[in-house]
Amino acid sequence: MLDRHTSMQVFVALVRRGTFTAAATELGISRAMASKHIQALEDHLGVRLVNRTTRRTRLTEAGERYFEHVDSLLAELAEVEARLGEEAAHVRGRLSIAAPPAFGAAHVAPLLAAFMAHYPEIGVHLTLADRPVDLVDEGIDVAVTVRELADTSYIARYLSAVRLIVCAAPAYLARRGSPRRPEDLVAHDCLTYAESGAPAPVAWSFLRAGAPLEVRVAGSFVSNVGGALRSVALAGRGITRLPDYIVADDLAAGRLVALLEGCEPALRPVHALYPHREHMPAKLRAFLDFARDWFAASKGHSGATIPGPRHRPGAHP
Amino acid sequence: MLDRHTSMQVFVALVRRGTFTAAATELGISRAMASKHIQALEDHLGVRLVNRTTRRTRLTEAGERYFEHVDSLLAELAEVEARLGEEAAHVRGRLSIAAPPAFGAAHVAPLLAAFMAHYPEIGVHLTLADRPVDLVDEGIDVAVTVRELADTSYIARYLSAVRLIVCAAPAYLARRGSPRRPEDLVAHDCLTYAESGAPAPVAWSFLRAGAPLEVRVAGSFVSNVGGALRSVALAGRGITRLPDYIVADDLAAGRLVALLEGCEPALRPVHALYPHREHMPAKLRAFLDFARDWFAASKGHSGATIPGPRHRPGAHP
DNA sequence: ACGGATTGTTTCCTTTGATCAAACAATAGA
DNA sequence: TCTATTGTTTGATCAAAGGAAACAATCCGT
Repeated sequence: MLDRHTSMQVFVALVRRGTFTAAATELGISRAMASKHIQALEDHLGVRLVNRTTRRTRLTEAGERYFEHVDSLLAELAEVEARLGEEAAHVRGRLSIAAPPAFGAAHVAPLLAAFMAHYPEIGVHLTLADRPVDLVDEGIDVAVTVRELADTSYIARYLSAVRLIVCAAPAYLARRGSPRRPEDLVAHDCLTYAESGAPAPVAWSFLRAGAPLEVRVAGSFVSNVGGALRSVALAGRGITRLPDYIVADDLAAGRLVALLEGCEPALRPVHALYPHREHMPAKLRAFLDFARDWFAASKGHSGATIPGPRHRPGAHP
Repeated sequence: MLDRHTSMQVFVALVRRGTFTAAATELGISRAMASKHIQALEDHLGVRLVNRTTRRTRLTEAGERYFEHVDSLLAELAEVEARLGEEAAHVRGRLSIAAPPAFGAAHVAPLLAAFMAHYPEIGVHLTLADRPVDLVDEGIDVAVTVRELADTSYIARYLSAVRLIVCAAPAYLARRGSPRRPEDLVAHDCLTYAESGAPAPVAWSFLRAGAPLEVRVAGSFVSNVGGALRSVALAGRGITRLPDYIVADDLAAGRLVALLEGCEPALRPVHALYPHREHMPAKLRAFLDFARDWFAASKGHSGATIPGPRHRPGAHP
């Protein structure tokens, strides 16, 4: 079956121009196809739309009525599509974004403030949550994660990395002593980060003299919320490892003490996750680029070194 | 390229039902095609319309805007098409019809009066003209002709036949005498009917003892208008041959005298001519049937015998 | 925990039909 | 009568519409 939309276009062009030949050239098709399109339309409707001889064309009564409606409908559709494309090209609309609470408050919110200032027509909906979000299910355009990439079908874009700081409260260190080397951690009560249901043994990684070093640590408290680990650490219950943006104030105030500073600490990557690669909305592309530049510019400022992407995932595996 | 109208239907069904599978079954296509249709639509628009995983589908911002418009547009188009088909099925609207003046006034007008009484929603535009009409050019639905069929691209439908009466004024007959046999006409001044530009020698045909007989007649007056022939005949200028409906009153009043009544006179067929056979409007089909029945019912009344179609033309030759 | 069921997508293959050039038919004008 | 232009038909070609089946991801039941 011939494309009905094209057939309607041919019909409108035919009415406007008056001849099949003119309509065909206007649409860049052959006379033969113009003829067939009109026939197909008439067959579909079961109604003769235009009487024609080799020299004249004249709308039937039904054709006049049909043209009246179809012309405006076609124009309206074209306008809708044009506006849709135009809107899609503009950075505009509401960007829905998810992030972990602490990182979101410390870094994403300022980023978004600058983003909105740069794109006045952008609105933002920031969801802070300590759980993995289903982008499609919750209608979220992009999620910022601060963790090793799980096996996911989303597209990940590396943005930055945060430094993890091993630290504990002075009270704990007074009671249990301070670890000198990473290996000493196995004898300590380590407050670790893990999703519920994750395998129990957790490894903290370091660099000593340029060589990677993994230490399996354990302890009496595990949580998936950085703030909870901080609270327990502040209470002197153990040694924890948290991103610098969570414990920066505590370190400055002496409530927590950084440990093992001679060893290069592990870095945790920051990624933007978005659900698909094709037909990305302009607002999303703009945000990704803006975020990349933002984090690149704030390298020294945040204190985190950025060694480059830890993962460069391909498309859906 | 996939049919865009179908793609839009798939999109609307997808939004309504929530899953590709449901949308596909609703439209009677496979899941694979539903998926491809949405992809084609997104490619055409350059915009992601719906985010989807294997378990969830969710409209994007652009998709919501698009649905808003496309849904109503599609519904409107469907309604227009439905109404068009419905109107086409109803006998309704304006029937534009052309006929020769005398026959039109005598027979077509009463026929149309009955036709309009039978179909209250029908309006009629009757054009009486003594010239061949271009149906398409002048936007005429059907023309009634009382003549041998010319070589035409129109479709002809036999309706009836009118009897031709050879007659003259008493004054002429007193001066020149009455023909006894058809052959006698060659010696008379015959007032003949012909289109301008038609070949000069005109033949009048008769039946004598069941055998066809053609007589080449000539005279001093030729016209394409029956009323003109009648006037000249009434003035006693010659013998003419006219349809009964033109001369009936004159014969009854004695102003004209019928001649050669022993010979079966020629019949002139009455046809309805319309421009095409496909997708005939209901009003036209209704008129053709109504006219057939009308003339069939008035056989004996009009006095004309109806031997059946003289011509049963095929489609465009 | 682990199949089974169901989702959307992709692949592969067949067949349809969209397409145009060229021939054809009809008509207007020279 | 010839030429130019119209809409239509025909013939042949090739892109792509279409579905079955395999695939990948996920939920749901036991």
